[in-house]
Amino acid sequence: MAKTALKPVPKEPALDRTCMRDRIREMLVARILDGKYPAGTQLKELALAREFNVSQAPIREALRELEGSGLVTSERYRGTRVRGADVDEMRESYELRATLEVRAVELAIPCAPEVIVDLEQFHRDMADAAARDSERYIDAAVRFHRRLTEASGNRVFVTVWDSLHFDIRGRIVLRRMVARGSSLAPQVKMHRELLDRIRAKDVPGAQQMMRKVFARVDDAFRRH
Amino acid sequence: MAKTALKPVPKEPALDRTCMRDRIREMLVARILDGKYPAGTQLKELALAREFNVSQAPIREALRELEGSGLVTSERYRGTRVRGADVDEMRESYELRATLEVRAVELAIPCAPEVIVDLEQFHRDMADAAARDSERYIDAAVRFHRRLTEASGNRVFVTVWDSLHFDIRGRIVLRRMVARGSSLAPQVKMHRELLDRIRAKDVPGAQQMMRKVFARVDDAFRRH
DNA sequence: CCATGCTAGATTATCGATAATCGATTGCTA
DNA sequence: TAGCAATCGATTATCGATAATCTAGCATGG
Repeated sequence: MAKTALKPVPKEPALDRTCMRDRIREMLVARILDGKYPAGTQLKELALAREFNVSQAPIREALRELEGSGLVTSERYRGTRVRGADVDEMRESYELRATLEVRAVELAIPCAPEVIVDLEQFHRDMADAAARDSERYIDAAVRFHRRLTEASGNRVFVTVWDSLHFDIRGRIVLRRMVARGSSLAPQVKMHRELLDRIRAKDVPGAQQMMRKVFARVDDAFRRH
Repeated sequence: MAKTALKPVPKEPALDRTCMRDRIREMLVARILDGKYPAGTQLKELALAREFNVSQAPIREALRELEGSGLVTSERYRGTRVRGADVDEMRESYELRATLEVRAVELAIPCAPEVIVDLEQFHRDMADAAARDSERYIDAAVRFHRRLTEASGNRVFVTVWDSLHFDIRGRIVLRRMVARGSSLAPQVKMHRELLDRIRAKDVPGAQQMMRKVFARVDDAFRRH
């Protein structure tokens, strides 16, 4: 309730190059991301306005942007709520992601060595965190896959990838897998093989391994 | 300049179930779509507000929604402009679309007969319009591909497909092809074969044909 | 007891006005 | 005349207040 929030530009009217609406939007995204606003939470405009020491207008605009990008939904005179993905939509999102990344890995294979270096680093992070810290694991995994998508050289791939908020969804999937007692070790191993085949420039092999990775994720969904 | 626009809710304050912001957004989308606002057009808030007989606020919110969905961009204190896709981004969008639809056709093949019926209808429209009315051709082609994407059963596919605004981009590509003197007849023929293979439930054949369709589109881009 | 209508409180939608910022122009100086 | 700063008009960003609408709870009548 207190002003944990962004400062209301107390003195310096210049120097801060971002407008309220942008800062508020990022604040809201962050809170949705870290679970502070779970799915279904109503985002009340005046309450947020009071908290951030701004008027209703920039709050509304931030919400409209989030609505456009699909993170929240709003209904006339009934407010704006954090959009929760049901299991079906989650599976469908991952179906799309799998399709996208199978193609991305093909485009990325003739890639520069620094991509491999990055992927190696992220894979080390994954392996390191797998047994001990599942939140750190998912961070590394998200970075791995996003980097690979970037390496495709197709910016629209990346935009779409980002717009589906796998950074958020990933956590949900992961918790589901962990809760079911699934070990992350097989995932680490599969990513190792994926990376080896990328380095060997083995396109069909890498694509097949990518499919295997996502098949395992889909298993986590199928088992309710 | 005059009020060709939506009525400002003259009397009946009830009965219209959509808010200003939604009507304004749809109005703006329509104008972008039909070329009334070409890429780069600055959308001035007060001017639009005057035209629509509303205040600045609902205009801004409509713009923020469009920004979230990527149709316009805005820069602090410099206004909002219609986003124009450069050729590179266009190619990348179609790369994504091809990837998506190659997968969609695979998912759609065990589809209900009514899907085939729809596709047949749209293909007839394409064939009918190909030689005479390229705008009608593109309408039919867009419907054909969107219907096929729907038939995949994956709603996220459709959402992403829609979000990339191929209904708009398609027109641009088409004009490019027509301007280069390309006949649409080969496209019609390829779609005919695609449809035949879908009906024959020949997944690899249909996928291959889909790739051919998009390869031809990419040609139109490659030739500047 | 149930259905219907009404009121109060909460919340969103819109307004009109003001502040902040930008781009171009003008006028001054050397 | 080139450079530069002050200024002006246009435009966006934000504000505070008001109108419209929703929900829940209560009252009323059958």
